[in-house]
Amino acid sequence: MKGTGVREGSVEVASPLADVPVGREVREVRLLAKLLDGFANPVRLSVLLLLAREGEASVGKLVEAIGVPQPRVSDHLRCLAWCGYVRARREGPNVFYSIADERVIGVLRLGEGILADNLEHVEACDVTESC
Amino acid sequence: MKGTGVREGSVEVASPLADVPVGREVREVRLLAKLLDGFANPVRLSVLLLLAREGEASVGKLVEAIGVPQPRVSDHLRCLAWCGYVRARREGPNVFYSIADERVIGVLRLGEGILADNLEHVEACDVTESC
DNA sequence: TCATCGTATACGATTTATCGAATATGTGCA
DNA sequence: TGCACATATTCGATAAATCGTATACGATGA
Repeated sequence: MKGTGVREGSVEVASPLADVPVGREVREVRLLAKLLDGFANPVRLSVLLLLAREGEASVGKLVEAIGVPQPRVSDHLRCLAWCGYVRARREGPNVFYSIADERVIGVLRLGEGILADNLEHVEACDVTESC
Repeated sequence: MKGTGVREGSVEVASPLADVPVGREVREVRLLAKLLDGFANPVRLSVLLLLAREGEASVGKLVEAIGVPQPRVSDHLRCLAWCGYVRARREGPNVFYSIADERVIGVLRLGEGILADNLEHVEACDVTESC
């Protein structure tokens, strides 16, 4: 049972030190959610899928392939690098990115598998915007 | 794969990624991003982690364990069920949820591994809110 | 039927992510 | 040094997810 003082709502956000019993776990869950949020955006996901396929690509190449403004790709790349998903390698004026963690590819594969088996549901969910 | 024909007049909303070179794949990327968004929220993630650990739990049990209002848990459960992550089983007045796809557990494991190896970065990212 | 418990849905309000556009940094070369 | 190219950063506006509160639904038993 969790009869401790941590109740819903107000505490969670403004918690400087997470030394409360459940606190540490809550903190880790929040971090894990934030980490996995890296997969939850079309641009970031496109980058990851492309890098998983091509092995390595410059920012310009990614911009060309995905078709969104360069600053946006660059911004999302910063997140992905920050969380350890991708690594950057400078070569002259270009910066080449590649998958830094094989487990990222594992997540992509699992996700694709789940999607394939639930395509109708997810599509419906997307259309009705109920999620 | 689904059928080759992308129907004209289907629900292709105005999206930056909508009419991009990669074209047909874009839709699937958007769906995959939406699917993986299931992992990108603390409440949903808590539910998944609890179910992965306990095997099965009623809504009330989840509410008690997570410590957020019941309607919120229920709402997130709907999303998770909709995407095929969890399954519901009614037993009298209670509804018991459980993981419906083993691959969900795979994603959780991979995510935990990545987080463990990048904890400092992700924490810093979280603090500065730069992501 | 009514009351009760467990669960689900609706909806306005708030927070958060994402975006576009302008601009800064950084590298290589004339 | 100055210019051209590739990439990164900033910031206000917009769109979206999340939340809290109220309420509706469904099953059980008196």
